[in-house]
Amino acid sequence: MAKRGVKYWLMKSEPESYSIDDLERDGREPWDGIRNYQARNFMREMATGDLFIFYHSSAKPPGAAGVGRICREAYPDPTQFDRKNKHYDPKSKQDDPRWSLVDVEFVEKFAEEIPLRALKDDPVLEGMRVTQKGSRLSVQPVAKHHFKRVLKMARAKTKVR
DNA sequence: GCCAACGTTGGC
DNA sequence: GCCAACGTTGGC
Repeated sequence: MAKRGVKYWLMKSEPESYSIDDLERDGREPWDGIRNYQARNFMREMATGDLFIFYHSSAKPPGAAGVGRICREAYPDPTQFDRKNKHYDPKSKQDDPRWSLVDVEFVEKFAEEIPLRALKDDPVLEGMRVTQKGSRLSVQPVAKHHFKRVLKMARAKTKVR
């Protein structure tokens, strides 16, 4: 099978429920609870080795907090069958699971978070989904040049001595 | 806390 | 298939 190149993504999480620090501590984590078809479909396109921007949503301020990597490709999200779970979906069937997830691993935490405001103000990032008004999608593809640009902005904030 | 921008659900 | 009602996301 032909190997495709690395693809780039952005995944949102509210730091109060799961932050880049949590991922750094855990090392690896199933990205469960996604209940949006578009977001799910993007997760199903992900391959091991793909990189993503870990984005802190509903934070003060919201912004890009670090980088993670996909370490296991899409499989059924167990929380959809767990009655006790917040994300339980009574309509999902064991033999035809509706929701998927991927496992992710920690890559880096930015020295300083890049606020959404700064992402919006950067002309290179024009067209990046997360900078667009009303963009609610919690899993989204990122163009390579946008991904590299965000990393460069993060590096610029790192004091080199 | 407000509210815009969606996505989903269900009646018809 | 339409669309109103409702729920959620997420910036501000």
